[in-house]
Amino acid sequence: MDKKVAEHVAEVLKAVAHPVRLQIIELLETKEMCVGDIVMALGGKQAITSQQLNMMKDKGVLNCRRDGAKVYYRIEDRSVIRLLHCIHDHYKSKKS
Amino acid sequence: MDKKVAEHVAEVLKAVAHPVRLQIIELLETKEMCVGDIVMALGGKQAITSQQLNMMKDKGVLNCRRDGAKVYYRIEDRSVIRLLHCIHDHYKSKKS
DNA sequence: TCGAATTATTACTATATAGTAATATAACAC
DNA sequence: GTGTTATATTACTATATAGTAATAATTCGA
Repeated sequence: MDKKVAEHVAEVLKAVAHPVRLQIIELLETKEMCVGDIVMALGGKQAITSQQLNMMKDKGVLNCRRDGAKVYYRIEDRSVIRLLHCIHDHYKSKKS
Repeated sequence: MDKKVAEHVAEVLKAVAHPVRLQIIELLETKEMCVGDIVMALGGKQAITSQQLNMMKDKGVLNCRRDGAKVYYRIEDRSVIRLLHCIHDHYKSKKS
């Protein structure tokens, strides 16, 4: 893996390496959701959630569309899903 | 994924989400290596490399053994390998 | 247009991480 | 023990990230 690739991969990993962002990605795995519903599902604050959604969008992990007053986010880079499964499976196997 | 699991997963992801640390993991995929050889292979500085090796050891990603004056590092948590393959494969597919 | 609902942005503080340079520790050869 | 090689640690600066609170912007319905 050359330096450029390593930098790109590190960017993607950093974009998801946060407890709340991981949970957001899990929520969006099978459906798009609007900001308010994500906030309610995770019990976080609106501003923080919005910032994290925007951050992941900037890094190409998520994308969004506006529908009226609401903005719906969805996963753009599906590889993060596989990533989550990899590491989550491993964690479960360690627990059992 | 509950909060505790998300925090654990985020820890592991953060531990590897750095260009040099990713390259170190790749180097150690099939063999253990001593610090000096890792420094030479990546062209980094001794202190930084040592700090990063220690950090990954603290988080359970690597482990090490001393043999005389040299310290050999190896991968302890093999799930990071699968993780790397996941995201690296994806990157290659986007390029082609 | 006004007000309510939804989302985004800004300015700020606190904390974490990265990198540097110098020094310390450990082990070996002599 | 002395010097040399190998690795770790410390103190420091710089930068990045997380979180907070307040406010701005957007859209819709009345």
